[in-house]
Amino acid sequence: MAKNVQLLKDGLKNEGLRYTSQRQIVWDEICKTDDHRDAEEIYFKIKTSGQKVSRATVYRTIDVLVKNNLVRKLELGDGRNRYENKLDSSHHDHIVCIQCGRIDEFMDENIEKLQDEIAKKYQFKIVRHIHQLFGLCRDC
Amino acid sequence: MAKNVQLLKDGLKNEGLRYTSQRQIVWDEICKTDDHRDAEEIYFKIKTSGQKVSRATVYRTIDVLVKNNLVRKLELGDGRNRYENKLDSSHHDHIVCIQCGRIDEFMDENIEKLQDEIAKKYQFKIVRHIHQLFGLCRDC
DNA sequence: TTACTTTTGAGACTCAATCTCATTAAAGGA
DNA sequence: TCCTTTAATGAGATTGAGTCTCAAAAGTAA
Repeated sequence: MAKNVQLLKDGLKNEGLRYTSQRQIVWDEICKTDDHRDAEEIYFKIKTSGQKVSRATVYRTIDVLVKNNLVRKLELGDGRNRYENKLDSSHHDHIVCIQCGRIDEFMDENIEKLQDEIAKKYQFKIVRHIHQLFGLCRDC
Repeated sequence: MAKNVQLLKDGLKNEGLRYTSQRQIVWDEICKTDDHRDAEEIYFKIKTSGQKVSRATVYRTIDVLVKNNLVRKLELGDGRNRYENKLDSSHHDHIVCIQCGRIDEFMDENIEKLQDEIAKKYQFKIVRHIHQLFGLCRDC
């Protein structure tokens, strides 16, 4: 847990931003699980735990964390962005069950390579990518 | 153009929906270009052309067209869905320039195959997928 | 033409996310 | 430690894409 404090402090320092208790609270909450949660869920989780961080600050802090590569933003196209901590997770993409909402992760070196080849062909410099499979999981 | 009328009529009939002038106007507008436009752009294009279709009807009609496989919905994760007609386009994914907004299309059989293999491994039935490369195009 | 049902339009509403601005609190001197 | 400066916060207003409501209009079938 001390590790998380240091990670945040370093990240903020690199950006010339201040270390505040609110930012620590948000970061801690995001580190608590490996779920893919939206900002409102994170906000309410903090709120019901009795800690006081405003909605605006939760949103702003998440943006800071995303920019500093501590948190990954997941755009599932349903109008709510999800977030996951990048504590010890390597790159992966997502499999989303449209029935039960379950989200699994996958990673395929070959797809990544093919992607790079496509970018080369189009003289395109990839900054980020989204690759999501939507459908029915084994339980649905 | 008569082809487009028939396509729409057939699509609507299959769903037990009525053929109306408003639906034709929206479908015509979407067929006019191969751009990837959002609902507001389509709505305003119709509006400024002097034709009268309400915003609600534009949104509702686009949904109908998407469900009937005449139009493809593109979720770029920026809060606005884009739409493209599927008149003569086969399956493809998108390359999006984060600088100038340009959208190119790509298709790779091998990636599709790898995707299917991943789904199999997870005992997952893919209904649709999103694969988008974000970055800088050759001109940016 | 009638009777029935779907579609439309105008504007109210929703919901995630952002913005405003007065207040509070870090951080780095002196 | 106390100041000063400047960034961060909170409460609530605002935005913007999209949806909903419901009375009026227009297809459809007989």
